Amino acid sequence: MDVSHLLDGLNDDQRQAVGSPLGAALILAGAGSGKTRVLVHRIAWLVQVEGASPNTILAVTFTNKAAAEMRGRIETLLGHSMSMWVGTFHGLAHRLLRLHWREAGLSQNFQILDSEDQARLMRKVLKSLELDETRWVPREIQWFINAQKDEGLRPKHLKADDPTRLQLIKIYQAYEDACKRAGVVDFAELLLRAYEIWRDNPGLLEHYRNRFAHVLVDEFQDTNTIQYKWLTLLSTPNGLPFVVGDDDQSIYRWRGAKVENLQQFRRDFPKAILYKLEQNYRSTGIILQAANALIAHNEGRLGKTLWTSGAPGERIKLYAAFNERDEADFVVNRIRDWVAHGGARREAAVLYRSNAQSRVFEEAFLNARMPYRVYGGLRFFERAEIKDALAYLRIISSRNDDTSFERVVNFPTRGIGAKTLDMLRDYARTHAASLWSAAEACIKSGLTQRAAQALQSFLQLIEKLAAEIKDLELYEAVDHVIQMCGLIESFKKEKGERGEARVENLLELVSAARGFTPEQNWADNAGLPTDANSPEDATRATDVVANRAISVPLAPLESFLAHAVLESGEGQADPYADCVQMMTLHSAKGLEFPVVFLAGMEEGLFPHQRSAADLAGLEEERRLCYVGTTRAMRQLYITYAEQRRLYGVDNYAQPSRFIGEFPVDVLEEIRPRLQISRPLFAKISQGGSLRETPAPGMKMGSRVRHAKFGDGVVLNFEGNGPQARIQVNFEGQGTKWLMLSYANLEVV
DNA sequence: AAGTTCCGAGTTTTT
DNA sequence: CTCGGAACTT
Repeated sequence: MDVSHLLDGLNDDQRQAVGSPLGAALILAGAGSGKTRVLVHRIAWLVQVEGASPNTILAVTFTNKAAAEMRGRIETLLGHSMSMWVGTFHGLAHRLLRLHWREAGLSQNFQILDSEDQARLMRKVLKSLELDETRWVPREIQWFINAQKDEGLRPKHLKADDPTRLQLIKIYQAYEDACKRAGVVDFAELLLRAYEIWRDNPGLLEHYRNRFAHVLVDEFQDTNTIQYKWLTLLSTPNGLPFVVGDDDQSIYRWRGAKVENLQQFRRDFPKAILYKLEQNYRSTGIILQAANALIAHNEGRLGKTLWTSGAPGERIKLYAAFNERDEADFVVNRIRDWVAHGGARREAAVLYRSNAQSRVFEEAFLNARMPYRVYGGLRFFERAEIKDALAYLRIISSRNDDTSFERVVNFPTRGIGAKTLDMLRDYARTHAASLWSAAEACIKSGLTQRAAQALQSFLQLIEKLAAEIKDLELYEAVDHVIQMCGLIESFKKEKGERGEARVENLLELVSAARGFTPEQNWADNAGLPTDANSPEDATRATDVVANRAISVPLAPLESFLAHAVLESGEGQADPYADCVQMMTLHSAKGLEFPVVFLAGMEEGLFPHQRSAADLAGLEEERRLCYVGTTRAMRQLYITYAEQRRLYGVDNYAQPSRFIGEFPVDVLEEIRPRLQISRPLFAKISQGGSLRETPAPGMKMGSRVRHAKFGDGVVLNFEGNGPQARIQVNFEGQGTKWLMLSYANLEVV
């Protein structure tokens, strides 16, 4: 077979990687170096050159978008992607758990919690433990538990060194019990359990090791501990993992990602061949020069220098705005120019560190009548009314789902108040039962007639709906439920456009159900040769495994529900409209734009105060800046505001140290403040102050003396005139905000 | 059970 | 400042 097209149009490094001999390989792929291309071509290579059967291939990504793109490109190249497992970690883990729910100790119709559901359940658990929510903050505990699961740790693995930790472990255990009772798993649990069933069932593991000879992983630097363990469990000792990543683009440490996994991989697979993709096809020479210089400030990199055969292009424009509104106006005007010169709005992107910054830009775009799109809002399946409707469907599908029960038992209101619910919760807790069965029991005794009747009507409603939709098509079932459960009437009563929009969204849910074809979800992938259907697998698989696999087919409703949680849908606005793009730096990863604005480049904001405390945090911020820089294809603007109103108060910050880490000659100041290329410029990266402050003689970093608190260092100012306040870090006393006019500070 | 006010927190985000 | 949740009224 002629396979030359598989290598056509690839550069030497890419070819080497694509045609790498069978065995472990690590591809260090810089930004814009064509990593997805390599991954996709490698898969085609495995099939067409190495003769690998497509169903021995497992390709793993982090986002649904990446998975869909990869699948699409494989299909373009091979004509099909059938029988390959291509998906996200979570999607694949889910698929395994559906196949092997018994080994996983789950109920067959287990449901998945998204983070909001998880937070609700957490609050419920804390309440049932009668813990003070101000001391045991639900969000923090949720974070703690997820972090443990990301590390592969169950409550029993944790050591209680002190009372606080002991309590945390107890809560973790209680939360697990609650999940089990309700038949639900959270996102982290999907991964952990998928790992555990392999770890604890040698036969099962053996089956999958035989089945997936070829494991390919995208964005490897983002894997957390449990994902890494899951992958290596599968790949050891005969697997041929082919992993692609970039240590310089690791920006998810805060949610458990371990860049070290790249290094660990080299230790665990010493024979792995290392390839580096350093030729960049995206940005101009100057942008790459800037990015290279910036990231060189990080320590312990694997090392990589981007280069291009293209032109150097224009210098990076640096704009010192007077304040955040001036910054936004500047961006608007520059995009106007871009459009006036024939550019499209969608080619311009405004990137910022935190979502709060988007507001001012939105106002400016609105003012200028310039269409824009903000990424990262609420997704379709996360909207309240959609979750309400899904909760009805979920409780129909699984009566024990307490989270859904609580959500809709009295919504729309049907006279079931707090007292009744308290009783149910109490009964459920003491009898280790679900709220549904508690309701059944309490109706018989223990409730007032009126409450019992109200509750009864709810139970009957659910049973009735369940019976009625039994033989309906999925979309008819969804339609029937939203019509009959009372949500629509309730939203219609809501005043204003809000209610209307909600009704529309509910109807949209029906169309989503109608458009939900088997191709979109894993249950159909199960329609591809399942383990038991495929003769070669059946002979290898243990009987246990093969028999289980037959029991896969998941009812359409259940698979739709899983789809809704795992793939929460696009945000608003249609992606084809010609809109200016606005998003956080995090969500910009993987994208590219001809014109990029990196806004809010100020100390405290970027690098963010809360991340800059330790070196690891600061380096991650720097990688984030690197990611932002490398999004730009032709033009890059960097802006900062000398004064910024944040949370209602004025703040004065220094320009970000990252500005000072770019080479002097790649920058061009539009409103000269920093006097780039003069010695003064060097001060930026050392934290020197270059602007006036409300306190004459004092500036950022000055040493000051206070009569009571002693000596300290000036950290920040806010406000003007008599309202001006100053933030000082006093030695041994910590950081304090003082009214400048009363503090009587003395410069030391 | 619905409507009010008050308080506190406010990086980053996928699944 | 601005949102969301909790605690308070009505």
